[in-house]
Amino acid sequence: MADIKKAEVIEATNFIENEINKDILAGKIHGGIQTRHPPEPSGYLHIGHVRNIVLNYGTALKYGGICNLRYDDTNPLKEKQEFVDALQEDVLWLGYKWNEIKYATDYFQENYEIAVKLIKEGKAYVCDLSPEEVSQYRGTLTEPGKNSPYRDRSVEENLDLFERMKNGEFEQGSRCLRAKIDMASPNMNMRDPVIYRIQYLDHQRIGRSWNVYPTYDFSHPLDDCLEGVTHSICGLEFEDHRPLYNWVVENSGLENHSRQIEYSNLMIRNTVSGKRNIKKLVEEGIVWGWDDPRLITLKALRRRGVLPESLIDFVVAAGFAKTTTICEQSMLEYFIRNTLNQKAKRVMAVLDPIKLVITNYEGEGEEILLEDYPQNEETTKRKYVFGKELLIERSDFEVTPPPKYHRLYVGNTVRLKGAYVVKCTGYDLNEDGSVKCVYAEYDKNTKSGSGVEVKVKGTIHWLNEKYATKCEVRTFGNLLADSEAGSTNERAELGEVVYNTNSVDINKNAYVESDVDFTMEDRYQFMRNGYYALDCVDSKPDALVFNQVVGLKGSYKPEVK
RNA sequence: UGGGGUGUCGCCAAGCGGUAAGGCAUCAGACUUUGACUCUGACAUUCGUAGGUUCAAAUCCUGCCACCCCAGCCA
Repeated sequence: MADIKKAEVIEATNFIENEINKDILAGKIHGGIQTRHPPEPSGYLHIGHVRNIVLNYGTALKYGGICNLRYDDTNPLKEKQEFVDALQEDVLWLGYKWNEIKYATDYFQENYEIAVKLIKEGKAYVCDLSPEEVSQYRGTLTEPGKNSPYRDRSVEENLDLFERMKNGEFEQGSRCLRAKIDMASPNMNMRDPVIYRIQYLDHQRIGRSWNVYPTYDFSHPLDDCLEGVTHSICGLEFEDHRPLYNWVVENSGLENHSRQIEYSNLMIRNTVSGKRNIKKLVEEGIVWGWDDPRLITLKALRRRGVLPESLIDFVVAAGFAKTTTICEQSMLEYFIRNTLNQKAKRVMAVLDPIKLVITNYEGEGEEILLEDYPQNEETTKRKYVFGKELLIERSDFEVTPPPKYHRLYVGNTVRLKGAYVVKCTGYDLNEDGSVKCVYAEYDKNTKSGSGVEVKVKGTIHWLNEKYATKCEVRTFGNLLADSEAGSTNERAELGEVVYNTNSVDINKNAYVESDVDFTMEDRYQFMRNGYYALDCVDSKPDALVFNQVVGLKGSYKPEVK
């Protein structure tokens, strides 16, 4: 790749691009910009990871550079092939494509050779201290550490011992290789960090071929340099590791020196984030799985019906800074709605039906036209059947309407979406006092699209039972949120986080229009009920199950006194 | 307590010595075949705090305060 020209510096839209531009202007970049997406295959991707993905793939894209997907698979204890596969699916779903797939294990031979080089230069030594002793010798935040008694072994002895570690001659934990830096450093990471440990484990990719594994702190900078990475973008929690990262880079003897830049992680208020926490919920059976729609994993969001572009838009809008970013759920929801508003088919559905009788309607039923995509001028239209007896939403009628209520009550006029304007004339009650049936009269001159102008304040959706299909609709509490104090919801306590496990509402008596071609890939807006997606796991042809993606914004709010 | 990082509207977030962008949320109004969408308007005399430098500071200096991260042979 040709050297990036100073003229090719793009206008920076965040501090990371700013730093990259500085490097280009300073002539530090030879070749193009290269980043990497380095997940550890120890769990599923969640929305917090999207920021890192956008930053790594997106930045490379912007500079015409490349980004590799590199699994940080240096700890087989936590890793599984299941996660390796899921990760790739999720990245592709988001719409990003890596240049190459790499593994940290690809570089084990090189890592090993550089470790040997460091030993030869007297910059690393084999330490016989037990893990507990290493910890004790390290000192505390305020007190400096003590040198290991094995710190000054001869190069020959170190070489021999490390070779034997590699050959599997010692017990796990009995010895490790440490970088010789400074036991008195105020930065804990610089107090002779462990760079190689003995592990006799079956690695999901390389089996038992290695008995010694490099630690993240050693392999990551090396792999970056080896691969040609120019900018290694990572989380703020690695800020303290940067001096060590640089130490490894500078002592590696490698030509390419990549630079680590940190950004803050992205969180959403009142959701459970962090692989560890999500994993615990899954393992303890508190949620249905990694794709439980209440979760914020990409799998869950997708199952719920969220479109990937919404996630990208959201992450970009949230920006990339170094402050702790905790966004409100309403912000995420805005971007979900924004995409869906353009892409979701409109379908009429009644979640909690009551009967509406048009008393002066004599026809057998008549066809009306409904727009599938009203946001799009060239929308397709579908036919639906209006009739004398209809189903409407229970909440669209009130016996005693609160102030500013614009829907049905005796004497009021509303438009039935796509059909006629009707005036409510009366209602019947059940013995328990609930509404059984509502009566109305229609005005035959007011058919939608006829051009006759009628001013009504409310439009309600409806269904003709003969042309409707019963279905199941599930709505979810806001993702998986902390319960508010005083809530009666069932709670499950995990560590310090309180989870609301009672946030699923299943409604089996809902109806949707028949004759609509429902597919998994489509999203639907159920008029005033919000956006829904056909559940891609639970649905069967004879039982439509819709998951709520997100509700509509705003709604009627009774006056609070 | 040592080191590192961060503090700008309810929530994100620009700004980098020249007199506070933008988005979400909220409120008011218009429009409407979804109380959606769209549109229009309102919304920080003030940038954690106290001083200092300067004609001029959110931006520079000093001292405080708050929060986050680090003592894995995890990443």
